[in-house]
Amino acid sequence: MAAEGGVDTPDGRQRLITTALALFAERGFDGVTVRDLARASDVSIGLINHHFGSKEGLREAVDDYFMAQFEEAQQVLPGPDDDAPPAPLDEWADDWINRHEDEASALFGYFRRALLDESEWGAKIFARFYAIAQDTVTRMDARGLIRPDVDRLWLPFLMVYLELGTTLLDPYVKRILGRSGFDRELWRRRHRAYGQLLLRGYGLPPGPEGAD
Amino acid sequence: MAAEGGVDTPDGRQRLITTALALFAERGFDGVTVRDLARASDVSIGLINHHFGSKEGLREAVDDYFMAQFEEAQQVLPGPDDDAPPAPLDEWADDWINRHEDEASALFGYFRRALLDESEWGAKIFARFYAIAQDTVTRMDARGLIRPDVDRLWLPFLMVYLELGTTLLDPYVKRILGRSGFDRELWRRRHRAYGQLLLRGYGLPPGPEGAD
DNA sequence: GGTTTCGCTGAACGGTAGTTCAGCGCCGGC
DNA sequence: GCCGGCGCTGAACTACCGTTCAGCGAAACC
Repeated sequence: MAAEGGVDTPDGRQRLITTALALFAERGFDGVTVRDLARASDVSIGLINHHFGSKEGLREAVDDYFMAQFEEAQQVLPGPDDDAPPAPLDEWADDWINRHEDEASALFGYFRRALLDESEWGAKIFARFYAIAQDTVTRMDARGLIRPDVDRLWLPFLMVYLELGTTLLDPYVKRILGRSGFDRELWRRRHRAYGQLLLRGYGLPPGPEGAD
Repeated sequence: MAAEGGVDTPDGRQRLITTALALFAERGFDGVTVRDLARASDVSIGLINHHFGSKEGLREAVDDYFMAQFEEAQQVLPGPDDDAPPAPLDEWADDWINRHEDEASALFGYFRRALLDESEWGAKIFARFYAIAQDTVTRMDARGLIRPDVDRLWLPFLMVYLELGTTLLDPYVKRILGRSGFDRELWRRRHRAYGQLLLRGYGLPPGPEGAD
């Protein structure tokens, strides 16, 4: 009785969730009508309320689906014993993108919108990212890997900003660079730039003072 | 004949623009009805279309108003001859916030939505921020202030991420810290943390190798 | 002071949104 | 083969959205 609904059965219900995720990501919740959703999912208008009670109910189902993908992605995270310095957040992201190449763009777009709408679970995800960053800072701090003069309050936030930047602003990055920051090569390169910036900044070493 | 409409006359038209800015920022364009706008501005429903032609027209007027505020803020920017290293973007922002204390929160909220909504002028503003960051990099590079191994492609984007992070994510920062990242003290502190992180990173100087 | 002007009003309107529900067709049990 | 249950349909319904426009009232002008 439990665990019904085959995983590889793209039935109306699941099709609605997947399609809704993509359309909500693209145009926002209010920008998509139930008729759009029904047409794009190749089901009747009535099926949405039949399965989810209302359009809002569908949104919740999509949220749950998104969260499930997100939770699954996080399980790839390195264990708490690993303390490689710069960017533990990026590694699983890279791996996760590999496995969700087709859906990734919709999922990122949806995430973007969730943060915009200040939904409860958007806050949850942000808090999770923050916790990871702060945990990284704490662990590195315990090993004396962070300079004492660095602001411990802001550092984790700045790490999260750098981490989420491409997710939130990729549409604009794309306009400037001509391709997405998630493209394999750019992504890896960003990963390196990000780790290096965090660790050393861009400035010259403080040794020889290059005056004027 | 030109330059009509007194600056200190909070007439219906201007009241509509100011109120709409705040409401759009809070609930989004689609989340606000013309009736909401009329009631909150204490004018009739008809006045919106009378002045702006349509609700969309009001949005454009609000965009223009926002842009005017933004342009005005940018005039405080240090001239092109100043090349103080870390964060020229933050200084005028600080000054600007001083002069717009009451409106600031609405303006930032509106900006947040514009960026996350992918509006045309959101892209314009992003491009502007990017141009400033890139210009800063170019100028500093010319003076040899940036290490050669730093990624010149990503550096300006990462700077923009750090710059816009608090704007985009402040609602969530507020949940964690209990107050807005735009609060005077936090803002200044973030400004310092931001500049320092960019310049030197958080890592120990490469001199004495702290092995293990 | 009468008349024109013009900013402004708000009831009424058409369109479209989300929701409802009577009923259709398919599948399994008797 | 018939019947009952159930997933699903989509025309119809209601509510609310943005928009319209005939007309109001207070200044401005002669």
